[in-house]
Amino acid sequence: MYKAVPVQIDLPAMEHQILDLWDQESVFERSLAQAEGRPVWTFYEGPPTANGTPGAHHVEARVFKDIFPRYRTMKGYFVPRQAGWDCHGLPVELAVERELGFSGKQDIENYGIAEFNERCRESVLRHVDEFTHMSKRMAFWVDTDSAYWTMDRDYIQSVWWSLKEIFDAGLLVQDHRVAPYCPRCGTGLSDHELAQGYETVVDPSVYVRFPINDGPLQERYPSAALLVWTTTPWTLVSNTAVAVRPDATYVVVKTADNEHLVVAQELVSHVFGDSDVEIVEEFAGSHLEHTRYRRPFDLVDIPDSHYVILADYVTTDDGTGLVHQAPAFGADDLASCRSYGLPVVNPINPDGTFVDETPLVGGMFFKIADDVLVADLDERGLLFRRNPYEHSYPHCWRCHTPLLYYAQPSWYIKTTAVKEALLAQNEQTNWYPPTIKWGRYGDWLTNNVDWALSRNRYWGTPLPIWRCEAGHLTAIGSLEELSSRAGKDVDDLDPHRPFVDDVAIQCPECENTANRVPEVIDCWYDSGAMPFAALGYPHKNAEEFAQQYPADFICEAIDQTRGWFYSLMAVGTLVFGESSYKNVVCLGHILDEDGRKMSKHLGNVLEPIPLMDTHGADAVRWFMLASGSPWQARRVGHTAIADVVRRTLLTYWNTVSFQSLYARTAEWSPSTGAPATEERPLIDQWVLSEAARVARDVDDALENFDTQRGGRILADYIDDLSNWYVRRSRRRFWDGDESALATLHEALRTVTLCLAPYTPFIAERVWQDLFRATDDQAPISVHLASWPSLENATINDDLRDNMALVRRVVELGRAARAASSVKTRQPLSRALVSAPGWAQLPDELVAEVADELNVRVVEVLGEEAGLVDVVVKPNFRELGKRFGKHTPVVAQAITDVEPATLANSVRASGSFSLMVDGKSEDVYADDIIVTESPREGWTVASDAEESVAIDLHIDDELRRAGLARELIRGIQETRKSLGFDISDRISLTWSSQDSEIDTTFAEHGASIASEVLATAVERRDMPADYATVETDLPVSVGIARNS
RNA sequence: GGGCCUAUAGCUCAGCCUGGUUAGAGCGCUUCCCUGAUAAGGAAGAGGCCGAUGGUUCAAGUCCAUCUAGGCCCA
Repeated sequence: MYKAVPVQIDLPAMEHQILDLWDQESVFERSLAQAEGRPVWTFYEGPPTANGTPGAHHVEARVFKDIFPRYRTMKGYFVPRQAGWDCHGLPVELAVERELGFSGKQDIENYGIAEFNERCRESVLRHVDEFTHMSKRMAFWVDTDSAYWTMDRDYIQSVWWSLKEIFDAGLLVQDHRVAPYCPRCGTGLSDHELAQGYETVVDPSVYVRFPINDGPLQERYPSAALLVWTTTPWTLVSNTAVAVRPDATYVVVKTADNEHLVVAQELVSHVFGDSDVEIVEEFAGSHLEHTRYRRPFDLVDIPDSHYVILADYVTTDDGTGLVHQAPAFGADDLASCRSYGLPVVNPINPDGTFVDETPLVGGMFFKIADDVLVADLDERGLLFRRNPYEHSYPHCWRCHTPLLYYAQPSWYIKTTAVKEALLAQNEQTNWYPPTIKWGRYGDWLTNNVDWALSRNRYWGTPLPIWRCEAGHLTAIGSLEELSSRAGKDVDDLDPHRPFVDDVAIQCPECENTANRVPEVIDCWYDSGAMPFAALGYPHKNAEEFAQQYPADFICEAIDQTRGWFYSLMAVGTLVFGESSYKNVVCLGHILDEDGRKMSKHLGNVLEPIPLMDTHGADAVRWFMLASGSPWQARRVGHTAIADVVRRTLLTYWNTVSFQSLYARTAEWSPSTGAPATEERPLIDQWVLSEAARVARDVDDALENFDTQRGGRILADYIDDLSNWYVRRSRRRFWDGDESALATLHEALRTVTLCLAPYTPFIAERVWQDLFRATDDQAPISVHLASWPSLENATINDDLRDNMALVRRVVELGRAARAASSVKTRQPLSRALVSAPGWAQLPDELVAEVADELNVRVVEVLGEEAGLVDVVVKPNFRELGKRFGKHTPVVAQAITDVEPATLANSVRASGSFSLMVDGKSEDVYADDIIVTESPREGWTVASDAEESVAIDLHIDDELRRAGLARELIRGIQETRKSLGFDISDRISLTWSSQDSEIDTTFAEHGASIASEVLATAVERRDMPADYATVETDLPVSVGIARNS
């Protein structure tokens, strides 16, 4: 027997019970153990940075990371699911700095690196618990016991090994370059970090006069100046040169004030607008080369410079076409100034302030200096114009300090050397959605630049390179190797700073002492190394690694295109020559109800745990998986999630509760037995055929990572099941019909299995109450069961089409009834139907229509009835194919013909001849849409091709049948409000002066009694202990529960 | 400055690939119906210049171009 399933359910409370059940029975562990030895389907968990509390976006990614492993497990794969934690990096350091109230690197050095790193380690451990708790609550099944930690000794050794491989291949090099640099954090940023931190800011944009010092231009126009545009006035202090485009045309402009200024010709109107200017001379940019000018500031010493140079990268799209050059602060500037042998002078300290000796701005933070410098230019008459300029400028992705581009020594991985390989790997990767592959991600790869790997920081994987006094470099791939080179056992060393810094080795080339370089590495490299480092490969687990590389599936949100998606593919390609994943699901972001980003700042963050404890984790999961497109940015809010619960989860639950109620009442269980499927009513065959279709189609959808399509299929079927199958079959359930009970049992089994990966809690509850309770052989959890088999199922398309027709006709019939003033409860004699295919419909299905519409018979609406109006419409789709531009004329001709004549002729002979513009044209059945509808005395509803008419004439016999229905309904209502059990028997009394009521009881008394489970029906005054049944009829009815 | 995405009912979104004359659903609102599982269900109503302009076509929400607005990504 089933367990009793309550009608109402508290979803969050139920979920907590299920969590306990999974714990007690170790269901997750069993699901892994049971699958061992099966084909492996690999999933990599992208490690969350454990430096803060998890948010709704973490739930989103984790729902998708959970459903596919569950689904694949049901399909017979072994899916190892190792959790992981991203431990290193600036985010963690910054959090600790905040806790300690630090304001920069000097504070850390004073505090002590060992102590500081210890605090970082503690911080990571603290936050991991919150993630574990959330994962558990949402049923994200991942193995946290064997989790990898990027700060573990074994993990770091694997990373070292891979860096050594890259070093040995000559792809890990040190170089001096201009790179984005955060002055607060004191470190350079990689390009993918840079990508995360653009913010829109308003900077001063200034047009500055650089007076010309010598040359022919100065001779012709003594006051002439170059007009230079920049949005970074602070770099003007370091001005070294001015670059022009050699092949662009430049002009000397004479202004209304008699001033002579040099700008690019294309930008004259941009710069001077409508003001009255005169072009007095024009020439190619190359003519300006070596023109000397007076620099805007004389604050730092920059020898042998300050003249015009040529550079192809200069554009005439914006500004003045003359670009100020400060080689320490721009990659392009550095390259072009180097080619002229110009010096690189940098008056900015690593903390972002001007060096103290600088007049005017010494000690000032570079951004703050803008205002002072611009004011000074203005005072000295060099400022031509100043505009606020809104643009996006890179900021540190964590501390929001504006970055500066800064020349500094840095370690790089030459990813540009493997660019072709990366593109080839991307070619073989399946992206969901596919647009990312050649769009966002493909573009990124195509514009690949070398990976700036080193960080001048503390809490990270130390770069495993040792350098001797002679400059020889040695890469170390493990602590064991370090021990042998150091000549002492350091196997148990904490490989972090500062301990590893203290280990010196003997240079293998010159036998001098070599010390480790000071840098740590980008933590994105840590995460990109996880496919092998998580297993400690190659120092151990070689077999597991071979089995689990590359991954079949990874999933993160779209912001990871330049983050983990890239670091994984890049590290895999560099180290193994092969990307580490085959399929990647790339999710859109989660927004709040008003479409804004969620941020603490706006106070619109949805906390995952309270969200799940309000609506249930299943509801949140279903929303993420099936509501809206996962690829698109989506709005999440309480109303949207509550809607999901009501529409889908509760409908499913109610159907389950219904099945349990009547099966228990009938003492039915699956072993009771039932007729073979093909001997059951057609509606049973239909619902089982559709269940098989659902299992097949959801399988296909999930195979293709399309949770939305699968979800829609399941939601539609749950609606069909509840609002058509159960609705139509209720009476059979009351009677304990074995076919009906067995059919719904089987249909629910399929739905429950298909729902299991989506909504693991409610599916488990149902599995326990219905399926486990009635089958000793059933797996102890739905998550140990297999995907529904289609082996013995038939998918019947004709039956589907027929049922669809039945439901469309019922819909029209309901509309027709509603349009009349006759209540649905009143039986009517007949309905007439005109619909293509209706005549071939099995009687059994016609009977469904009759019953649903409460009419005695349903017949074909034929012409012989003599009541038919015919409307004929042209079918443009068909006509258009044949008549092209003549379509409207033919269509008009069709409309002009008397409709009945046309329809009859086409029905009888298959065609009709039409005169169009004096030409005869044949019209066939496909060319027209015929709608038939009856005339007076009927209530009618029609759509394009189908119509239903209902005879409104009510005779005495029908009226009394209606009265009986009215009585039954009233009595049932009373039973319900008195709280009787559905199987309670009652006694009934009635009394009336009305002769029609007499006749009604005479004719229908027995059926009334059986409908309401009355064992006695007596005509007498109502006893005092009976309850009154409220009706609008001239009768007094009382009922009482039998004792 | 470049690339991508989005624009359809008060709100959230289908439909567009593959053009066809009554543009759908859910939520919300009004009226009615049904109820022996339902916190449900059904019918009707109000509510749409399908972002704008131009083009292709017999025919455009759908195809093409341009523009506008919003979002994301990059420089």
